[in-house]
Amino acid sequence: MNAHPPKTRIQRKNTEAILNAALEVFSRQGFRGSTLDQIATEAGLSKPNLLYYYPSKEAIHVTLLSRLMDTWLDPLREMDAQGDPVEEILGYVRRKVELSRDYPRESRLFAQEIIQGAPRMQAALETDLKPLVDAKTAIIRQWIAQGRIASIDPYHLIFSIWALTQHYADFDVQVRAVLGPGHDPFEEAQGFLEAMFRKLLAP
Amino acid sequence: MNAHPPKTRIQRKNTEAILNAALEVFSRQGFRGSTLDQIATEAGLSKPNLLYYYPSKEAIHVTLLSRLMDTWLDPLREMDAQGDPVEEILGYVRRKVELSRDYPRESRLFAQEIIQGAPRMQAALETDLKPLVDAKTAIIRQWIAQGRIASIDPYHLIFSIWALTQHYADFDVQVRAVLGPGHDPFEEAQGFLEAMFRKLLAP
DNA sequence: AGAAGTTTTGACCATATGGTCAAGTTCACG
DNA sequence: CGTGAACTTGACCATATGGTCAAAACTTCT
Repeated sequence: MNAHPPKTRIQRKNTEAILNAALEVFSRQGFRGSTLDQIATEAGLSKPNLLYYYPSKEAIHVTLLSRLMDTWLDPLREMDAQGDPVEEILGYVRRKVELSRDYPRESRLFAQEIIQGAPRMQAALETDLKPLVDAKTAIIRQWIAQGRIASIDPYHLIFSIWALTQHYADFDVQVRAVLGPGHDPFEEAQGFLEAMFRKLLAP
Repeated sequence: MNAHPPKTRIQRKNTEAILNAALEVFSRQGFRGSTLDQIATEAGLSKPNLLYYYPSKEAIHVTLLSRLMDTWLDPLREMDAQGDPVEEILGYVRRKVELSRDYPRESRLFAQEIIQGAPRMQAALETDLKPLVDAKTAIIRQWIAQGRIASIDPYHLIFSIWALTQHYADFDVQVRAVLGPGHDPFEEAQGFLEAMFRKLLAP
């Protein structure tokens, strides 16, 4: 869809600044809640300058979302049919927790897009996400058939990993409000989820 | 906070229509993404008429959110220290899945508010949510001490229930895109989550 | 019926916002 | 260092949007 990798040094620097600023603003206020002025200010540019690099607000959003999809799927791609089943799945959980911890803005951007019906990602869900998940569920089903992990619906297993890991990024304020001060939610989540899935997957 | 229960028949009918319309629109497009005209049209009223009942767009949003909080907490309130631990927790899970299935708009409204940092709910999180969760985690801790369920962090147990159940409402389009046609996500979630938590909680 | 409320609305306003443009400034490079 | 290309911006525009208001229409009650 989007081609043209930036040519000049300035282009590279500014498109980078714009995307980073837009991620910051969009993830906090949603697409419609964000203004070009906010993004421009955050990026240290003027609004017309911003529009010199991206033709429209929507173009920035689309660029962010399409970059995001890959980052988001990579941890699942790494799940290897040849590895130890429990460790492979736990590794996926761990990588997803790290993603939530290190890229909460991306997680929230993605969440808001999906919650609002994925108006700009429907296609990617069908063409990128579904085939990958189908491939990985096949592997999980195999592991189950071999008796190497407990019998469990592979689709809902993956949903549960998504739900549990992304929750800590997306609902961060709620988690912190409930836990009170003196907690590191992501640290605790890592241990909790490892124990949880280990128990769940034990044959 | 909000007083004045509607007096006349017309008032009752119209405030009801407005709140329902606003829920529909806000949950689909977010607060900033929704316009008073959209809400008015959805409610079958003119915009000035809408503003005759609520002083501002924000007032409608706040009213929705504060009503929502109670509905959202009720299933947790029902968790009874006297009941059978596993059945009490599973009952909570079941009620939350039903809530997601029957009130997905409410779930999405809530999710968007939290993701955006809970600008209008911070207070409620501290004053309503946290005390209730603290009370219920104490009960769970007791059950664990009595050896009636497996040892598990009660806070994260509750987070996991929230994450897993609300995921099916909030990420509905993603879940359906991955599963493909011919699935009833909520039906399947009910069975999956019951099995999951039963296994997890077994002492 | 008719007075006294209650409800509804067309017309209007101020501001915010996405986007344009022509002119100016800076940069890369021969 | 000069020139063409790349970059930047102040001023501006059209539209969308939250909100106001005074007058009209409708209800209710006696």
